[in-house]
Amino acid sequence: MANPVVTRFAPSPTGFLHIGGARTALFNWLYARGRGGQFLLRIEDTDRARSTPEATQAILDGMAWLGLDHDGDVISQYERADRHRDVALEMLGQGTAYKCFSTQEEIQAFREEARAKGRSTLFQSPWREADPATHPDAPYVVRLKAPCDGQTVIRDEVQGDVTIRNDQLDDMVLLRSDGSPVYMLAVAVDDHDMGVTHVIRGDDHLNNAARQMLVYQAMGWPLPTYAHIPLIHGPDGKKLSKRHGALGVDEYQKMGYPAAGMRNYLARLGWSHGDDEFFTDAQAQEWFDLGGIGKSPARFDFKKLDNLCGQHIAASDDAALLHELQEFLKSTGQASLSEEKKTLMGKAMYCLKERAKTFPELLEKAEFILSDRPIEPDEKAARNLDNVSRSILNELTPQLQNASWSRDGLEACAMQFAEAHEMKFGKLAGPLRAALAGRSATPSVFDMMLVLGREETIARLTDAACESG
RNA sequence: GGCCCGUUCGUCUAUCGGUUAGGACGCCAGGUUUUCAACCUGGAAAGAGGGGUUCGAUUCCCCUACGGGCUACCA
Repeated sequence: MANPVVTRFAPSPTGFLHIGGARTALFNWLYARGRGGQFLLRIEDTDRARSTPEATQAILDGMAWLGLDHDGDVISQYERADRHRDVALEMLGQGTAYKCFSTQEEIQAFREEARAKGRSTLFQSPWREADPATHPDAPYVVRLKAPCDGQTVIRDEVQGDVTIRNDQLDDMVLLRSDGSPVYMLAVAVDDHDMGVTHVIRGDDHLNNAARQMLVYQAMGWPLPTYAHIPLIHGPDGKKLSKRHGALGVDEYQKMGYPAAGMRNYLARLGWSHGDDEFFTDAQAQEWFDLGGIGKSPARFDFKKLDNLCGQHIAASDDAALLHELQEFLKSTGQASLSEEKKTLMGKAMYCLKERAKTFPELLEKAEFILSDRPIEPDEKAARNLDNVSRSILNELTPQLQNASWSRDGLEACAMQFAEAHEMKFGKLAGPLRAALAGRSATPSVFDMMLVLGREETIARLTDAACESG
């Protein structure tokens, strides 16, 4: 029996959860969930100056919206500083790390000289092999004693074997002069302590993996499997940044995209399972694997997101959709639905969801439910309520009133009327739509009548017919 | 500068030496239609460039170009 899979998402709380981070979280979640493994969440808050509780909350909220549930408690990297320090001290004791007393100025000078002479700018500390007896009583950092020759091979599940010559790796700082551990140390220690078996993260960490592996090696820990995924780029192909549309996931929620569609789109962005485009969470979990991840960065495309979301809304269970719609209303600060409207929405969902890509679109189609009498037609609808139309409604309404209140009954009634007056049904639909919804983009007039019920329908039609221009 | 990674239709991608290079989104044309949407039919659309290896390269290797990343007492 293979070891159980443990993945993690480890964002730093320095801003909102952006779309790239969300996808990284999704990949980790899919991988773990598809294998009965664990998906852990660790907040990398060791940079005290840039980390904020608000950002942490934004990350938690974003993941909650996307439905990416994690196992166990949220781990704060900062709170584990003592453990990180202990590891650094242990490395110091075993000689795989050393105290470096070089000052920032000395390091700066070293780099400038190296650059001027065209040498490697990687700092080489004079304290690396110094006798502890000669150590001054001065502030120091603890550096990892990196190998000078040979090479480190990162066996990456996405990128393949990536070989880095060890002379490209400097003696990275493990502990700052104030004794605080540095990220590179903390990641390695935390991943090991948390039992992480698969490190799936952005490929901006690919080179760093070699450094982190050095910590594993020094401590004699087994290496996790690495999978460095390409970053998402903006529509212009440049790296995603705020001005290139790197919105927080909360923005997508506010735009009204359903979470399921978001998951599907994000999963499909940079990962594929043959020609499958539309899939459920269960399928994604079953199919997701590291080998299906592409090597090149993908661009974010709203058009495809729209399409997929439309499909997901159409495929959603009515009750679940209604619930998510209410969450959407809440997220955008809009008034919640009354019980009465909620009931009607539930009744109408079958015809609303077939034609909406986002919740705002769904709401637009539902305007006939959300509006109360008297229905105020908008400009386009008003054009369908001229005198001729009104006289048509005037004559049609009584007939509808007596019609059997079913789709077939209503349709038969309308068709007969149209036939009797030698007009196309389209001629009737416009005025009916205007009277019922006050809008030009609505569900089928018969669906609206069915949802509204006989009494309300007749009332609205009568309102429109009687209104004198 | 040094090191590392990447490059198939506009976009997301399939292909794992031999295909008319497939699918999806979008786009265009036509059809259907009760508005919007949906739907149906058809269409345009791709292997960055140059060298190799091979009977044969999108696929393997090298170079170039372009894009990205790392190179901190940031994460």
